[in-house]
Amino acid sequence: MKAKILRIAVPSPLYRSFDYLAPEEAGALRPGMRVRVPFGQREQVGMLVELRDDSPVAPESLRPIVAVLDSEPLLPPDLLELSLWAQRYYHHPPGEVFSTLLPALLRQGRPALPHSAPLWRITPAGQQALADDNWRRAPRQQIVLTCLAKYPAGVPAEQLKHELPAGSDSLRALLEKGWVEKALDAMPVPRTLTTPPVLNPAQEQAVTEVCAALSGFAAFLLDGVTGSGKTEVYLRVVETVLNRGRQALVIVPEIGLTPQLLARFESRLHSPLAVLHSGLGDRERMNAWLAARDGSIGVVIGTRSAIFAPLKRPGVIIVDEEHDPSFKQQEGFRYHARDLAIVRARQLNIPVVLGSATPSLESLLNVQRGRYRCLRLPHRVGAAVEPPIEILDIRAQPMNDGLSRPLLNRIQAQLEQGNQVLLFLNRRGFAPTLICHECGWLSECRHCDAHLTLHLRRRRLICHHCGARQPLPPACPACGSIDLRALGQGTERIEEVLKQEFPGIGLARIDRDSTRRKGSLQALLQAVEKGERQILIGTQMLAKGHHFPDVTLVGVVDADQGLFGADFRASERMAQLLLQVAGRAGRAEKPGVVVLQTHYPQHPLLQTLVGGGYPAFAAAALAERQAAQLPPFTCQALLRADALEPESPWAFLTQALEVGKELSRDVELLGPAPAPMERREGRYRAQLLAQSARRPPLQAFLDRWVERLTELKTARKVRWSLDVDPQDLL
DNA sequence: AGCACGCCGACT
DNA sequence: GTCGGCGTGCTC
Repeated sequence: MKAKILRIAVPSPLYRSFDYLAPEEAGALRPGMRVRVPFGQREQVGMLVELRDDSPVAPESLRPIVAVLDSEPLLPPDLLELSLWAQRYYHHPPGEVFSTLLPALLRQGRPALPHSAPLWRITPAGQQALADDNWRRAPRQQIVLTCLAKYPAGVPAEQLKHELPAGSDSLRALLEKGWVEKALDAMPVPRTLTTPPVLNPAQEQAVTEVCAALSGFAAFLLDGVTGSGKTEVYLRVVETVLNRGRQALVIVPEIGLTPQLLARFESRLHSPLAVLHSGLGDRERMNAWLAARDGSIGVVIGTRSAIFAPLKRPGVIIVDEEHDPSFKQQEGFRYHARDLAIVRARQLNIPVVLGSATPSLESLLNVQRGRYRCLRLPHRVGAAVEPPIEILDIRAQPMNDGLSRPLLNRIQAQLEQGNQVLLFLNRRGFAPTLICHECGWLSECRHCDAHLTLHLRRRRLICHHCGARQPLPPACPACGSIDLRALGQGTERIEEVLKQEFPGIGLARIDRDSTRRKGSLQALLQAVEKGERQILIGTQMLAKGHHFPDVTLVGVVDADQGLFGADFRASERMAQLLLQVAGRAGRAEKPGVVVLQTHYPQHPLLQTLVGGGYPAFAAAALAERQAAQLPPFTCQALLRADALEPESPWAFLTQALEVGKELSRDVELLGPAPAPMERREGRYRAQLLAQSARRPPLQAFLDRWVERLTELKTARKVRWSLDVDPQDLL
């Protein structure tokens, strides 16, 4: 019997799909195609997920679809399957899952065609003419041609208008002579590839093992200290995959997608490369997505959402810095790109490589349990050694706005030897609070349970949680005293101290504030590289991606920050961040050292890190997690709720608890509890944690729980969401 | 989420 | 008398 029913995921927050009647000529319909459907009073673009013979819905309620938007499935079968898996696993509405994974233009129903702006390009004849011709009679044309000659791949018409005064007449003339052409696709520029370095034995081993496994699913953890040459391993694997006519998908953290990394891939691989990240325009994103789908590019490199990039001939998936928290989406469809990478690789029957210097405890446990194969790169490339970590006890030490005398002395010593110094402080602004010395008033945010950060440079108080800003009060709003003082340290303040301590020394502050303008980060990094700046001060922006070979001293201004976090993952994050920062420094001839300022020199976390490095820390942390029955030894899902009134989340979560208690004995429900910052952006937040020793009972529980939750009357008064495998309980 | 329907307050 | 507030219900 011919299928008459179309099951369609419609963009909406509803936890189900909808059935529609197929048009008469339904022969060409296949899952993965987009359709336009009537939905309530309006029309929506939906995704066809299944063709069926019947529907549980009464026939008279079924409406026919309006139009079929694709002649071929937009989503390849594997992506459709991955989406369906993710919907079930993360318990998210089907329509929203498809919405998040499609580029905006395709989501809106635009045709799946590369939508390129026309390009102007110089022709070989034009090149010739530029060299030969006597240009006295057509100076305009010469300018245009000279400009185009700089971009052999072509210049978008828009951009050309900006760069030239009024060129349309000249362009027309040049076009007639055949010296320029109008094209739709950028011409691949032949690249001169750099010679690959010689691999060390550990790299060789890693490359060999992965390449031997290219014909089926296998998961690898590439556990290599910073500077051990993980990227080189990726490059060799990608190269092999490309040589076999397959494509590679490379996922990197948000801050990890640097121009340097791209340049490195481009300078080593012949194949064209597509980039997918949040900064892309709608058109660029769609073009990259479609190019990956039709197989015209060999490598897709992108951030979290690139895990959903369609691939025509998938060959390998690589996740760099797999421990990075930015792989977990923190709102809406809360998927984890690293975890989906594993699922996708298994579905595609291809290998996946997770790389990190500080692997997540989840991945380390998977190695222990034999699910992942571990490839170790234990040494830095060349003769470079890992910098030792020293604990600097600052109890009772004289402090100069956050910097102890001993640390300042060591900075001085390094500067005198012509070396660079890096100071890490994960707090931007001048000071985290403004306090009245007279009455104790503190600057607090009106919308959040948080202090307003003092930004002296911008003369503002800013909330780092909701972005609210206000001018500096001239006097205490409570008592009128003018004795307002900065409490605590931020990067701005450290910069000021250093200016006074080391007059004439070049400083580079690198945080979100100092790099707001486009290109300013690049400019700062270049100044550091050239040696124009000797001291770097920065937040975790500094911890990723960049290496500073002339830095011989890394100072962690406040190592106490991460020691007593509210979240059980705080220490893992802290250890990863510290080692990441430590890894920025030194090279063979100039070994570095890392100094941690702390009031708790005996703290076990610091002692373990100093004594045994990350492996020792990870072993201890895993043992603790097991003893406390926490992830990765248990699985969790967090039900969050927020509302403008404080009572609504409680009413909802209390009901959710009642309902949940009846559903399963294998799932433990903890809460409801206020979120660690109860009020945020003007909303009151609370949460309820579901925990189970095993995954299947939790999943079964969540299936039924979500169904019941949508029916609760109290649910209407809150915004609620379910976070499967929450990364932080904030 | 949207959007409609429906039932009570202050305006031309 | 109506315009419009947002509570409730529904989307194949």
